[in-house]
Amino acid sequence: MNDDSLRGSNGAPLGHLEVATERPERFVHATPTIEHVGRHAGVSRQTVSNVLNAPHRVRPETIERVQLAINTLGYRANHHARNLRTGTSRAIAYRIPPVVDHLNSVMDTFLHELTEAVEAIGCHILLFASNDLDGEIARYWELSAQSAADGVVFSGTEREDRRPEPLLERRMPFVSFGRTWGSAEHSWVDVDGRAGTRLAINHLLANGHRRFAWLGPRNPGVVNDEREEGVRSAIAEAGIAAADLHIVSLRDDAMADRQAIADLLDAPDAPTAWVSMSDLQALTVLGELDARGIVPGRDAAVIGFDDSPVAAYAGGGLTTIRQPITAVAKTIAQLLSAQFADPNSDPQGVLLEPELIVRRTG
Amino acid sequence: MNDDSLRGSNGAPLGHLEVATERPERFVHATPTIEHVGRHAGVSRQTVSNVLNAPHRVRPETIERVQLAINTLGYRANHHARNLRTGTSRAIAYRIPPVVDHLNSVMDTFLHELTEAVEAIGCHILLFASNDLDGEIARYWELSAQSAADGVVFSGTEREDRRPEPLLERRMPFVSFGRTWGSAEHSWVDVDGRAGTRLAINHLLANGHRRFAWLGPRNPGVVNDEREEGVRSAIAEAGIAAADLHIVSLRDDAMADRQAIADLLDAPDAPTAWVSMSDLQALTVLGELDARGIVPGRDAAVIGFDDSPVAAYAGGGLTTIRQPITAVAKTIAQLLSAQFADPNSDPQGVLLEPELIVRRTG
DNA sequence: GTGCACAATATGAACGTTCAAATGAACGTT
DNA sequence: AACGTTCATTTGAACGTTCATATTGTGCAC
Repeated sequence: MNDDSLRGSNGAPLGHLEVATERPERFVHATPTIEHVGRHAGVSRQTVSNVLNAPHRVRPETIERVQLAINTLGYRANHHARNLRTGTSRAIAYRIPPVVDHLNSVMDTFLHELTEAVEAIGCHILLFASNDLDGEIARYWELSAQSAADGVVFSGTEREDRRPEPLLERRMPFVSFGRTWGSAEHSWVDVDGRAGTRLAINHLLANGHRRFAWLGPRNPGVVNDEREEGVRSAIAEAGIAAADLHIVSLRDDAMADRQAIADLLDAPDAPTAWVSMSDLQALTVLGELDARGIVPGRDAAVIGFDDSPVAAYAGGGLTTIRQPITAVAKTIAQLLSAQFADPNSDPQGVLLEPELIVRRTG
Repeated sequence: MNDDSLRGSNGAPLGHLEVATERPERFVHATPTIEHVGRHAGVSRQTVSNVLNAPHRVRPETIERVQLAINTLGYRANHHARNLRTGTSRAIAYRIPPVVDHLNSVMDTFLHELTEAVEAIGCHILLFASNDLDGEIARYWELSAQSAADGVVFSGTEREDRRPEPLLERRMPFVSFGRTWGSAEHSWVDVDGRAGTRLAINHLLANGHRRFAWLGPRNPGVVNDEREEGVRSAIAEAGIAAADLHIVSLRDDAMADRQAIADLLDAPDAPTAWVSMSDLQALTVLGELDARGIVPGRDAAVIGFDDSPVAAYAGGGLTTIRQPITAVAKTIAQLLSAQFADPNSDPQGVLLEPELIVRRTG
């Protein structure tokens, strides 16, 4: 590439595609640099840079001329050059949850919403996979060392989660979707599961139900504990005996779950109101009710969790507790943005309220 | 940062953390550069680079010394500097499908598998969102111009898909998940939907079924056409009249779908064998069968598509057609890798076979 | 011991951008 | 008319890596 050849239209923005025409044929699609744009508009490198990053410093007339050159040449700033110079990456790392977690679609929706939300703050999502927690933590360290990511978002938080500490130590901005009771202080966004199940139970109480079942996971974590506590507290406040609440620990096995539900349904004083940790298992309840001629919404009530796509389909519309995923993602992006702006800003936790979507089954 | 201060242990790899200790406190976590590693190991920049990128050029003894320095200092190559210099980005762009498509979990699984698969070829996934096709195409152009991505993967292909052309013109490597009948020639990986439904129908025929229903989408695309053709051809080959195949066009409305299924079920000569374009709608069929006391797996058969998590749960185990998503993702990564290695390599299409997962319902 | 081939390592330049500082122009003030 | 101020723009340097090339060291043949 002849350096002088680009100097041709200096000061004379005729709008012809000098880069494309004066390069050999096979370089037709070579991307123009900021220098090419400058020459085309008859200004220097830095002025073009200023048009893009600090327009207030540039005369409006010049801006227009540069913009024309940018459009004519189809210029876009090279990400790597910019990031190298500024020491940023405009990327947020996110570990895509293992496939086994796909039982609930919340995480998938979350990833979509997160992608949109970080775009609003000028970033993109960099996905990675990892088999275990140690690998995940090692990856955060690497991404930071490679300056491949400016920030991290993680989900699937646990009690005393081990991820915050190394991230804080590395001074890597991050926000978790979910609280991490017992971990070092950090920014998080979460949905109030307790409030969610309380909404559900109070709704069921208002509809006259007095015997309840809570379908929770086999290995209860903090998330379940909170939701279950919401169930318990709402029931207790209504003056209902704890004996009228049945807790079912679901397994990962569909057959076993179905049997457990069936057994409870066939027991004397079976529950009439069912609240499940996920829509999918609520479906199983609907199936068993159906098998016994019990009509959900009339003789019994079933409430799911997450408002997943199955909820709208199953049993003519499953009542469910919806988490405000869009708001979660947007808030996470904002908290990240705040950390970018001021790395020493105080960590912030935001607890969002879920919503009860009332359909046919409850 | 004093440049000379780093020269201290030149040739004497004592293993002490000079970078960390000789910098002011607030720079403790500053990332070391290749230069620091070189000085620590008593070699030059380039030798360290060679250890990382072309070890065969370096004496084993030197490799060991450099590796020690790398580990001691915790060095990782800066992505942006490397990418700027090499003109690559080691990133694959993928548009995360709109939330509305989450009805089937295949795309979510695919994204996970794709993330793992591209890591195997040393890349990562760069996610972006877009409301429409034009935005998606514009985004590809931008990512290429910014050299933010080396390649593209896209899904949700359509007949005469508009995406291949601009990508080819830009000489951007890409592979589609799905064929694009009528578009310019390019690399793709797809699952043979026709083979999938033929597997299902032949299985049902072997089990004695003679009256069939195919549940397809309201707006049939190529994907449905192929699957439906598989159903038709298998039935025709068995010598069964076309009148014994009922086609149901599903809407996005659960109530309407349920009614359509119910109507067909209550019609004279109702189908006994149901094959659905997705597991979720197969659930609805199960529900309606149950309501009529028809036992799936005995009196009737229901087969879904995709082997989504609901399949294992619903109705005691839904028979379903599983797409080999892991293989799809791996093949896509390989085809991308081939294009990276030789940009002029011929486009390649790979059609993979689905599998029938036989459970209780069929 | 000189020359030569070859392996191992080092040096200068470049990738495309932004930062920091310098230059020049325009303008009102003295 | 000379002088600071401010605004608009330019210039040199730097970010951290790899490429291309130069240099040094080593073993071997003669």
